[in-house]
Amino acid sequence: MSQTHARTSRPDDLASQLEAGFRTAIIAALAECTSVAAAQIDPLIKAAANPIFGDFQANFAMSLAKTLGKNPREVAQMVIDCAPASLLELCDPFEIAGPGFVNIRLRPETIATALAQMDNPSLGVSNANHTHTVAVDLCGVNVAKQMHVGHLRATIIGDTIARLFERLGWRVHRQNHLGDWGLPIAMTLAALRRAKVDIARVTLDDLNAAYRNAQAQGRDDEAGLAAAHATGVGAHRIAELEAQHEGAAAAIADAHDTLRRLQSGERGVVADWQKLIDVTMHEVYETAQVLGVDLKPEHNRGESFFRDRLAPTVDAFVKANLAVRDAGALVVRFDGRERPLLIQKSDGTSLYATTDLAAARYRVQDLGAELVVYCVDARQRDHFKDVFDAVKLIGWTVRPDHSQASLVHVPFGAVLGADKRPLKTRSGENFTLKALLDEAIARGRREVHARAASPDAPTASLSPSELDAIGRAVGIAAIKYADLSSDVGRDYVFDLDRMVSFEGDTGPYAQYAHARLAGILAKATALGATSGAIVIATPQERALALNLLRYGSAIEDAAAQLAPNRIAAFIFELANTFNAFYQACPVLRGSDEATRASRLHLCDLTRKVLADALSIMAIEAPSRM
RNA sequence: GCAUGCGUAGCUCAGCUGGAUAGAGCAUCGGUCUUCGAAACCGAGGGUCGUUGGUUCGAAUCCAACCGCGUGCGCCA
Repeated sequence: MSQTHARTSRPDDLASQLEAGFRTAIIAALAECTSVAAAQIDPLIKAAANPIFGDFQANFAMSLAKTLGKNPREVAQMVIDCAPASLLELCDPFEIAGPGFVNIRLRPETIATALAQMDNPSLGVSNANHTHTVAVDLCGVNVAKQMHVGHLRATIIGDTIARLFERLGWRVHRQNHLGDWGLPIAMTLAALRRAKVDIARVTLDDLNAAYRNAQAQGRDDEAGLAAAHATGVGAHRIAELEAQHEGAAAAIADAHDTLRRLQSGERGVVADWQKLIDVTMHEVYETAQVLGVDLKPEHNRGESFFRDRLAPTVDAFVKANLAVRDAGALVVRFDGRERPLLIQKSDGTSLYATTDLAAARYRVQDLGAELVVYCVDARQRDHFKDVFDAVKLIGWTVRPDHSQASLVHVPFGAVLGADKRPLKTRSGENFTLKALLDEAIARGRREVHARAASPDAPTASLSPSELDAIGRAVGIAAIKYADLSSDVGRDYVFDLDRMVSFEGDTGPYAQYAHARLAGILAKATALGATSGAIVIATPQERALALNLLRYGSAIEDAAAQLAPNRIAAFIFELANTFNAFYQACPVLRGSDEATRASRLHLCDLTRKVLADALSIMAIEAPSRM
């Protein structure tokens, strides 16, 4: 993922101030040189590679020296000599190091001032983006199918990206692209009706079984039949395959009939179909709630929602001469690519690509999204590449205000078992999401109860039900953090033992730091201690402060790159620097009044930022655990 | 076969879009609890960044080729 999808700027940000200052200095230093392009004046301000080099570094000198034909260290000195007062007053004297790096160390007062500025509800994250609109395709469950681990990813990655943009003030449309229409549903429905199942009291497990049976019945083993004839196997086997063949044909015919009746709006069939959706979604909403994911009926924009837009979609491509007949089907072809996009089958019905085209148009032209994010399995890379290209060809990326929208697939990898194969149960079935979450919650609870059993534990006084609630939060945090903390595009090995060890770079580690902070703040309130002006005195305070100041840009980067792991990385760094601070800097004890007030203020701000960052991933931040 | 993604420490992964001595977590080893929560902190060992070329003042990062693994490839979604 290397593209930038959304960019916001914050002129009040410290790094931006440094950048502006150096930009001015570079322009002044180059006043007599006319041969330098405007692009060359980017000061290239970065966080310092190592704290021993300071807080920030400017890397402009090396490349600039190249075009000027001068020594990089000389160029750096020239620029420093032209630094405006507004820049100089922020920093200690600059150092030129190595080949020409400019090391920047902020004055403690600069840090304190910047912290005071971010200590408001925004916490340094710009949220003035109300004119921007994004649509996020997430979850994407199939009706009559149990949710499995793949849906975990589509759901929580999508929710996190949605929350990220909400945090930045964007208008966000969550789009749950349900598989709730078409032949697969009709097959399940037909199978249930054939079996005379009472659809009024059916459970999701029943539906799941019916779905799988229907799929199995419909599987036409023509190839196997041909092979049996060719290789001369026993008549019994051939008869078996022929029966299967006929059974499949009958089941498919029944499904087609059911689909036709559903499409024509036959009352009983539609009611049964609606019931299947209700049963499925009931559990989806329940799971979403367990995960803290904001997913409700109003977010449903499934295949059935687009059913009346399919024919117009196909027509539009035909009229635009973008779709051609090929072996009876309609396909869209692309330059420089062999693979076409199929938008209509030879029997005249449409398929999933058709729905995706209609949905893309809806999101851009009806919802007005300038960015449409698809949180879908990486195996659908080619599919979305084709769909997006088709949408561009026909011009449906043009928004109501005539600007161009961009469509982006955020492909996520598979969840693997210890054997590096897609995660399965011992009996070889897909892990249901529910089973996974139940296990994580059980482990979280066990751990929280075990620690509360110690009489001097801060949680010792809590009731079993309170501990249960915390244990649940811890277990869910472990799963979500593990999923969201590495590059979502990669496969990862699901190892509950590792995630729920609660040590190191985990969700519970962040929660623990938060609980420690909450503990200090509660104790301070009880003691009547108040927070006051921040004074940066120790290396640990400086490190913590600098991390807090990076919050805004961390969140904006995460959004620009559509990379939830950037949020997790920020959270881990913050928790980490806080724990080091906690170890080295007594807050309530052994410090004078002013130091205590300053450190309390630092703790308060850290707790707020940590809780805010966790809330973007919808991970709970308990005050005790 | 074509396309596409990925190869970084024993294991699991970062690496902020080309910058200084490649960083974490787990595991291993050694230190920290009569003082704010030890789910923590401090320290040590551990790497030809798949291989070979190329571009560049400078490459894990960009380009090419090769090796290995994964995934996808017209009437399923």
